[in-house]
Amino acid sequence: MKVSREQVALNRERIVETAARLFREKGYDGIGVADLMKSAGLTHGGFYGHFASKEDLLAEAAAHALKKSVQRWEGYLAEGRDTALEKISDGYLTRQHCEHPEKGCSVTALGADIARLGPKARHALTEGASGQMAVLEQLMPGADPAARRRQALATYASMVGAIVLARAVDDEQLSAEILQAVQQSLPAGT
Amino acid sequence: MKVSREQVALNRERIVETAARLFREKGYDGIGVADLMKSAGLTHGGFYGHFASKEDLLAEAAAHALKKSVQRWEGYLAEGRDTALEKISDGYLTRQHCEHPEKGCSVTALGADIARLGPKARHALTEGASGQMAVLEQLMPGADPAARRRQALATYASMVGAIVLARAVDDEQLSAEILQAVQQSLPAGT
DNA sequence: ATTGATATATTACGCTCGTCATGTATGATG
DNA sequence: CATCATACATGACGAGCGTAATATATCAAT
Repeated sequence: MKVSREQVALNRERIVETAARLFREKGYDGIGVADLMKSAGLTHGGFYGHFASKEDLLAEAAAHALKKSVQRWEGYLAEGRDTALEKISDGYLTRQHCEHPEKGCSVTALGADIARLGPKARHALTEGASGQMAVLEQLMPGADPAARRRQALATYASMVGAIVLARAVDDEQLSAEILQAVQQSLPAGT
Repeated sequence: MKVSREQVALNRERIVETAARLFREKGYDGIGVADLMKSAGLTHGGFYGHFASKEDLLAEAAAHALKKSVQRWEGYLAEGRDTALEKISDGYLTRQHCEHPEKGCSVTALGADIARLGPKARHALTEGASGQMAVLEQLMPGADPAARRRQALATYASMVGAIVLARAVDDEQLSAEILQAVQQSLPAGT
């Protein structure tokens, strides 16, 4: 059967959103094309009408998820430079974020997978991470732009590492300790 | 055919070491039991004589790799408290480490995979990461033990995140910039 | 030397994977 | 209303997966 033009666009969007959720939850190899399409309410046959490969879909899904995340951070920035970093880290360095990778940062959930994949997926991640780091850069204290950039990159790395660690670790107390330690290590406001 | 007792132990060890290398290089789902055994010079049939499951092997392989890493760090510590952190970060925050995950830190290569796996694998990672953090704790400046521990956890998180990011990112210049920024953010000696 | 134990090789199982060829029903177009 | 284009459903493909049963060959113990 065929569907209307707007239905096609809607379906495509739903596939991307479903993929963004399931890839982050189960990993790139943890979910197959067929299950993915079923979760989006379709059968697996139509997949290759929308995407050239599973890897292409991952690239698009990661780009989609990261763009939304960057937009949220930019929203915090617009609401006030002095409270933005706190809002960002309060959302990021959280048990909630650890326990729900499917709604969380794609870098922490898919970074290692994407590092092994092709240029498309890696480029999508790079764009997203750069966007997040650009926001952080504007929130770092100090006057020297180079120092602020360095501090933004280091801050971002510590946040990413904190989630990777806090998720993998067996001991919930240690997990919480890591989140808290990184939270406290963040640079104070301008 | 059967092999001698010591040959059995040797074979088992070689399987673990091969697994530690290949899992880090290709990810948990990126390498199969059959290929893994072939790389160790055996056929896949004998696998379940040594290990109860693929996941069990991952736990053992991660434990093995992390133990070696902790021992190296402890060696640096024994060589002198004032130079140890520099040696650790010089080994960790490096292009070499980024480009050779198969010889690198298991947390960065397998953290996200292990977070989705069972208790055995997660416990192995926890033990290893705790060992590394314990070494760092002794290298942090300041007198307050709680503050030093917090700083050690934050430092470790930033190192882990730096490698995950630097590996995934598309742009080699950005990758180097991340490594350098985290390097410079590390606490100075006692 | 004979026996028993067992680590590995061989083989096969049921399943899932990514991908693709084909059929078909329906929207878009005139 | 008739025609065409096409998005999706169906089904199949070869390959690889983790796991397990069986066979065999050799070490270890007697």
